[in-house]
Amino acid sequence: MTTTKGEETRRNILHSSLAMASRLGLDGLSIGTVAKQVGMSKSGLFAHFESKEDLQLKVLETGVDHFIRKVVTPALRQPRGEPRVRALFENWLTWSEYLPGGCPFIAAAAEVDDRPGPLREFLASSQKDWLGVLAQAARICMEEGHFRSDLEAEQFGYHLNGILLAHHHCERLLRDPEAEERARASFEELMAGARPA
Amino acid sequence: MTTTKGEETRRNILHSSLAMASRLGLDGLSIGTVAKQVGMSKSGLFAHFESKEDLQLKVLETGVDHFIRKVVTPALRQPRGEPRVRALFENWLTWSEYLPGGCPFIAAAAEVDDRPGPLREFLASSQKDWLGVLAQAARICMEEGHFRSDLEAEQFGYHLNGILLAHHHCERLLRDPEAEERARASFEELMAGARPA
DNA sequence: TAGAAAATAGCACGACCGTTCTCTTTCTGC
DNA sequence: GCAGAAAGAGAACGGTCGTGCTATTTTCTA
Repeated sequence: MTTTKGEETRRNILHSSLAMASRLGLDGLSIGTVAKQVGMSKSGLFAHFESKEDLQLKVLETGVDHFIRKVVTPALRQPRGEPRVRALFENWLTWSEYLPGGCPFIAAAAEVDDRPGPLREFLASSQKDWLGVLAQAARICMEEGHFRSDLEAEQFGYHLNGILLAHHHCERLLRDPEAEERARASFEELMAGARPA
Repeated sequence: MTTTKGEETRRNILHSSLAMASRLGLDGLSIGTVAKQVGMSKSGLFAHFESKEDLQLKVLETGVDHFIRKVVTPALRQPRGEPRVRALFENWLTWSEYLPGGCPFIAAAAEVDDRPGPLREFLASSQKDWLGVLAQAARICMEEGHFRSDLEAEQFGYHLNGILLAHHHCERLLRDPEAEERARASFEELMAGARPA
């Protein structure tokens, strides 16, 4: 056995915390409620982290891990160009289905975007990474001739991210059953505008 | 004097609370901190509201008031069709500049979207209203011949809202100085795709 | 299997939370 | 200017918060 007991409970804690954070946000995480959720004492749980902020940061890191495993990595296995962009889009649509509150990053972004600190820094930097992945995928589309050569890849990524945000908004706040359909329509519109004339 | 003293302090409270909520979210509002902000006692402030949730709801209502006054009403004074759509877009971009944390609805949406209750209901319903305003403006564009006649107005509104969400994300979390430029580029793209062939 | 080390529990702390009560101040209509 | 109402202050409540401390139990290692 290579994993020690501590590491295992630690993973348990982070897994439960991520699910809770997706519903209640990072601030909604309280040591007490998380402890109850995983069935241990406050102090026992707290011993795994330096502070509450440390827990929140580790939760975000866990989320990024999941995101990469569920969205980015599978997409990289798709053929270069349009198929890969479509995979990124489709994977994003479903990646957080196992979390009761949808994408935890969107919830966290609203909480930390006005509070300087490590949480904000980490979240902003990983969001930039994500936008970079989208832009890079667009650039590959241009190389492959799937997109017109004068497309602005960064702008494409920005716009695509907006469609994803709108989807989340529409699905989780409005509970619109056509949310996915709408997102796909916007996506196809964006793709159509990106292709060669 | 038609306004009584109570109404005035009440307005003060809501104004301060809205500003605080834009930064810290609705949950970030605590009776104590709000009271300190407006310079009165917790109990004195609390007497104006039935409960904390009541305060939060009134804050949202105040926000909607401001939004309508700053975004919707001025846009309705613009000529029907494309100018009005542009005005809605441009007004949105700047409407929350006076609030230290940007658009309070986006912050609130992330907090309440998984918590059934009056806050969620109110926010969702006013968001639907907003999407309705956008769709209606698109419909008028079709009537005026500014947009193609087979455009899906609801879809246009949804897509435009996504561009606004992306802008907020880009400006407030990423602090990207080109946020506005990017939003405008996406907007023009959307407009171009909506016009007659 | 004994002893060291790691993991967890129990308890207490000061602080702040939303809320309620009573009391005092301030305003307002006659 | 007085009476009555409105507005606000002050203190206290049970709770929960994050975080230490110390003990105890569990796990790993020699």
